[in-house]
Amino acid sequence: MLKISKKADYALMALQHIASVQFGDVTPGRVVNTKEIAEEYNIPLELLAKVLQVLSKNGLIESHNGPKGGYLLARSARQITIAQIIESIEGPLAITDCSHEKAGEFCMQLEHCNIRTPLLKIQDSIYQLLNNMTLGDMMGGTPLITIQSPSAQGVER
Amino acid sequence: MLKISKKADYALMALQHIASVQFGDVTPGRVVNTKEIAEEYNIPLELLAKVLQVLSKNGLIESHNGPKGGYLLARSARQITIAQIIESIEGPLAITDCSHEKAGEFCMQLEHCNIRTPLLKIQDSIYQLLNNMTLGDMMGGTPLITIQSPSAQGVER
DNA sequence: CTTAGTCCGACCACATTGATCGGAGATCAT
DNA sequence: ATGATCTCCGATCAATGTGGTCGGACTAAG
Repeated sequence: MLKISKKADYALMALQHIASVQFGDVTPGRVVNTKEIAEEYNIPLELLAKVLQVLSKNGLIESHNGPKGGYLLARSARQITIAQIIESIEGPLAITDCSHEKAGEFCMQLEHCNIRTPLLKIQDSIYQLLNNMTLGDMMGGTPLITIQSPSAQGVER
Repeated sequence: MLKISKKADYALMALQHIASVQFGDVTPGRVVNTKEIAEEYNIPLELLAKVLQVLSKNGLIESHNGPKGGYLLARSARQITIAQIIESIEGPLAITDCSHEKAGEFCMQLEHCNIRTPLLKIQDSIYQLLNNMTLGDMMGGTPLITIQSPSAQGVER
């Protein structure tokens, strides 16, 4: 199914929200705390907190402690790619077990077969795909319009 | 991590093996049984048997029962795509939970957020990637396809 | 008819993920 | 300075899904 985890989902939602607040027209530069995001999107508070922890530890967002504290994007929304977000939560992208290890040590089945090379090629293509789309692209370029109009985006098929 | 399951891995290995036997120079047209594949690649026999069951039920391979029986590709190696193989084992490609369901029914968090549309776009791109590569390509005959990136980018990495 | 082989269902154990709880440290308001 | 929030971070628990196994029924060759 090639599913991405719910934590990564939450991370994407949270970052998108922070970005739209920070660069929006209403209250630009405002910090956003965990509770606000959790209530807005019906995400379990503690789980979201942990996700945001990881994101800040990996340098995607900055945390400000104490009352009136919260989170801020560490850099521009166009400098944060989807790949960075997902890998920050789920670890390095690995489509198959023997992606990063030396095959032959851990993977007895792959020593005789040649599906490894094409799989790595596919993995690399997926990585490029995720690394070429940024948070800024996800927001549609313009400040938070949250409509889903199928005509707005030309989905190539 | 976006990992594909081991079953799907086994399916790819098995199909690649069957294809190389069937269209190879040594014994073209020979049927291949489960045991042969399992021993060749160190795959648990029973598990591989179940994988091949599913593949045959989904019309990717033909099963011949009884002694001297085994499996045969149902069509040419160039007519079988990686996407078909993986989806045959793991079900339809769904990068996120609300890919095929109607959002708002199952997914309370996504009703307010706009990460759904870009995620579906990414999913579609991945599907194209997997559907443009065939078993024949995996056997090293032809160079691999070139990936096409989604519309918006321009990020240095 | 016997036998070797495949087909097919149900079944179990482990790992990962999703989710929760409790406490410590830091900062702002009073 | 003190208290009250709020973030930070560790450990912990439950559930879903995956990897792997077992036993029986059916089929075709000898």
